Amino acid sequence: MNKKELGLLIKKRRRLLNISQKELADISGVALRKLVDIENAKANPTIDTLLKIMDTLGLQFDVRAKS
Amino acid sequence: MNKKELGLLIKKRRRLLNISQKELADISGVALRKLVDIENAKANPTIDTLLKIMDTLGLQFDVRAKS
DNA sequence: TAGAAAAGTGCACTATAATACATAATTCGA
DNA sequence: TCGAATTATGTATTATAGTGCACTTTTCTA
Repeated sequence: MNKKELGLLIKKRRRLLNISQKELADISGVALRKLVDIENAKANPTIDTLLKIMDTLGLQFDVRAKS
Repeated sequence: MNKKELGLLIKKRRRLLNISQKELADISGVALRKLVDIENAKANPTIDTLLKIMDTLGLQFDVRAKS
């Protein structure tokens, strides 16, 4: 999972839930400007920012040994 | 998976591989000061910084729907 | 197909992540 | 137990993440 995949996954999930970038930004507490950049893999977000977005989308991440 | 769990997991994995914080910092390209704070959940690292550390430790993360 | 909603960009400003270095505290083997 | 390696902390500086606002571009749908 890299930044590009992560951005696409967030976008896909958001669309699945049928909410706009503006709505997700407002609900999660992340600036719209930043959310757009994250979805398009043009940002290097902190884990806090990512967790805000992922929590709102009902997503979680976990870590494991590379296969 | 939150920041605290992530820090502990990184520390555990590092010790499993039998390398010091200094070694991991040098190899991964992340400052020792930052690595220490991440392991102790006292930092809010960017995804790039996390990926450097995790790559070096042979770890990857993935995202999925919360259960 | 015109207009509105949504998505994306540029820019300036503020907050803070990342770094380096010095030093203190802790751990642990000989 | 003591000395060295390891881990942790304080602080100043630099780089950049996060934000807000104005604006443009793209995407729908009535």
